[in-house]
Amino acid sequence: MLDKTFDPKTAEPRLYEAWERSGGFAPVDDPNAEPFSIVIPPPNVTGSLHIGHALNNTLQDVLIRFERMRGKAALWLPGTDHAGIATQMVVERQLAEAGNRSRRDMGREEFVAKVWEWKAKSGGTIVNQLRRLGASCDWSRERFTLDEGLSNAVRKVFVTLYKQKLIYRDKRLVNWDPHFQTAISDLEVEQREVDGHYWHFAYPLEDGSGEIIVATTRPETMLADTAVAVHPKDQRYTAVIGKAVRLPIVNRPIPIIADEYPDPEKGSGAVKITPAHDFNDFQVGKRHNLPVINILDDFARLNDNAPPEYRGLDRFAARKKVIEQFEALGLLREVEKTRHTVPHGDRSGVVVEPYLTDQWYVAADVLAKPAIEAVEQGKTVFVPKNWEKTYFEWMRNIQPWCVSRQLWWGHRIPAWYGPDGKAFVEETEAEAKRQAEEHYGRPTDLKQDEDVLDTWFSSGLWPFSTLGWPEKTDDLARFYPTHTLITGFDIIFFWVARMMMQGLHFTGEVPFKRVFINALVRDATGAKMSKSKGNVMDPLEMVDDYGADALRFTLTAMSGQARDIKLSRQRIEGYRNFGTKLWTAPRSCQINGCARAAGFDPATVKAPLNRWIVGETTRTAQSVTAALAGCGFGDASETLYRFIWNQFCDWYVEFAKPLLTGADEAAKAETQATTAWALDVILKLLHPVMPFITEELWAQTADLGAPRAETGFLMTARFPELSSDLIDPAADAEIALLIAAITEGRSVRQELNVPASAQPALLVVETSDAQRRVLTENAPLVARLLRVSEVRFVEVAPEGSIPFVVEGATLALPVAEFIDIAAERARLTKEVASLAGDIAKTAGKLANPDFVARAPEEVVEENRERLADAEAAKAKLEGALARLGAAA
RNA sequence: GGGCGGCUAGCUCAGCUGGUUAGAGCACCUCGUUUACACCGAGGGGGUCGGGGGUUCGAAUCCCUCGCCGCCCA
Repeated sequence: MLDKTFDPKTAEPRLYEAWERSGGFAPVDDPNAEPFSIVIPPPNVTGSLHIGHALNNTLQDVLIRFERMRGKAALWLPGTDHAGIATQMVVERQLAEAGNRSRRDMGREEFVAKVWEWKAKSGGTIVNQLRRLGASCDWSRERFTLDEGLSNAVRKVFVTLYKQKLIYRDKRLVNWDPHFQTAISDLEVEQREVDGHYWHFAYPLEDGSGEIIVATTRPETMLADTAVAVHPKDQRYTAVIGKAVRLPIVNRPIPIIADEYPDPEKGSGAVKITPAHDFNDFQVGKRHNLPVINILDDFARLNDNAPPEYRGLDRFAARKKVIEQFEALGLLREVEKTRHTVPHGDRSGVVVEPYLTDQWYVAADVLAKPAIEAVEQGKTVFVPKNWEKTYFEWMRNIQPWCVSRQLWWGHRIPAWYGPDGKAFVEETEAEAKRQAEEHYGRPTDLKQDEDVLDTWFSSGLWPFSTLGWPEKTDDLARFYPTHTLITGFDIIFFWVARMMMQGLHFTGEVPFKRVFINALVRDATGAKMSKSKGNVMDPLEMVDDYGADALRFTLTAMSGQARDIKLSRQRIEGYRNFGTKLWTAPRSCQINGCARAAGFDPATVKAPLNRWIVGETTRTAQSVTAALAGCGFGDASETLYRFIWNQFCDWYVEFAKPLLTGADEAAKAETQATTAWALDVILKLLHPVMPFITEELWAQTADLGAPRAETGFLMTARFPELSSDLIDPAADAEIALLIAAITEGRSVRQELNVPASAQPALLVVETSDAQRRVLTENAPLVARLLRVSEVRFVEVAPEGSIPFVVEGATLALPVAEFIDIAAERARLTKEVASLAGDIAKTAGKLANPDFVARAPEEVVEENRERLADAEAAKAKLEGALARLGAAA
């Protein structure tokens, strides 16, 4: 006999280990099996599993388990991302805490060695946490973005793009993070709205004829101004265009230029132009050939281009000093409060500077074109589809992608420079040297580029680099393009778009046929989970408390498309209870001798009850299959929940008891076999979502009756495929009548406070012949579930019996001695009122000639039937009400 | 400023290719230890589907508009 409850704590690790050891996570070898592949969104190697990972990976696992059970060669390829900035940050912090020398003191080689050391020790954390969730990844194929194969792919891609002139070096303004002293891409910049000020400064005209007012939120940049711009049509300034102002503090004359950029409606209409420290001003400067004066260093301190008293000052200290000086000079005209957006580094959190440096860029606009077309043509589809709009929007306005980072942890850029600065971009240093020798005519020392690549550069290759590209491997041929990518919308730009661009460019094929965008997990109040808010829910704690299956079911059930998921413990607890419900059902079946019968065929069962459950099981299997095939995770889990709890447990198992304990041996045997069959189907259907508990039940019921055709793990058993021929509408109708009669009867009993221990007869007053037959044949079942002594057919309901109407049949309970007339009157009055409301509504519809004329015939007919039924029922209950009045 | 999503029972959500009496879980109230399950069973109360307008025989569902709330991009 099964234990009373399932114990996830002991069973989950045991089952996972057994699965992993069996090799069942790897795709089957069968060359005829259709390949189905998913690559994991590689979590940062520094990461630990948060609830978002739990959701994302649960859905991937549900899908991969489903397709594996459908007989496909299912590959879920796992791995981690080296996460340049994040990892460097973590290790630097740890070194500092341990009192080590700083990264700079240590030097590049030693520091990078330390990071690898850290990775070897702590880098496996998240991967092991995925195991606790039940993730059936093929760990034998696990990859890391910095491992050798992937690094080869990165170099190959970089060199190829360079030679195709799609990667180039350029000097322009980048987003500079002064905390990490590196460039970052546009996407890594977070625009934050903050309170600030507009400082209105007066710049005196060079000829002494007056002044011009400019306003800025960043006073310190005035030290690098090289012009003042006004709109050419702004009549206030027509006269001064071409003149100069003398820049205060710096004491340098700068021109007043005419440009479309200033908005005459805003402020004074005149704008200071600082090409080196503002993206818009940089463009203006280009148009007018203005000098570009950079006054900052890598740490955003003022450099030697600033007046001597400013040199070495932090940018914010310099701001303060500039304002003070303007005030002292009498040139500060106004200080206006404002709210404006300020760019911050998403990792460092510090204000990012537009900063003029040499960086490597990818011509993303060229790569984007085929990536846009592929989605337009449906080669890759987004689910839900509306995310395509987001994708298109960004891709159609894509900017050059800055891919170099001034970090040490990452793929070092394969560019080597000669003494004259000429770059040799090759896959190996040896090849670069060879090229250099050819170029210079003699062996020449080269110096490799110090920078590394943006982490997303290598992640963008993930779907094919992990499969062995650029080698022509079997895996690549078999599993690329991958089938489905499951990820969050927050990385559509960072990752999905880049994979599309690089995948198409280097393999000629889309990297995945379908992208499922999963929701964002929030706390129970809808706030984004964050450490600082202290509202993070640790998935591992949930696994500890409720088991992985409960968490998985919760996440699956709540993964409605494009929605936030507000997660609460209560919900997880509810699904833990569902697991227990499932666990205990086979105990009931065992008690009653249910066991698999050799050669059982669900098509041949005779008893309506069994025909009904076979049909319902079939419907469920079909609907779950369709849902999962289309990433309808929520639908699939809801269907399973309802079927298992509300049909199988609530009705079938209860209905089966009289048959299982009755005298009809044939019916008994059939029911025992059907129950066992249905249970096995249920375990299979539920397995992708709740793998642990179903696998354990599968094992524990293995020797119940005839051996299963399938040996081994449930994980690799075949997902049910059941034909609609198994659905029998006649059986459905019979069971529906029984359910309705019992439900109504119970309702009557409880509303009238008939004691649970009382066992009156159920009187059948008026029925069709078919209904009469069903009620006769199932009398023991009705008696048991409605707690009545017998089912008796009578001509008229006796005085004081309580009538109720079910599907046109009139039934009654002779419980006069228990009831309170007032309660019964109230019940009948309520019923009659409800029917009257329905009648009024339906009759109204039918009285409308337009409705009868225009609505489809079946809808009209349905309404006619409803009206007739309701009127009949109402008449019967009104009769009862009248008799009650007479009796009282 | 542009775009997307949401607003349905006290809470969290489903329903939204228009057509039974708008559903579920949790919470709440009542009853119940009947041979799987109290992590349970049975019954019940609770919603003018954000406001307004329109299309239609018929709107939670389609269209317009307004109002909040959230997110993304500039």
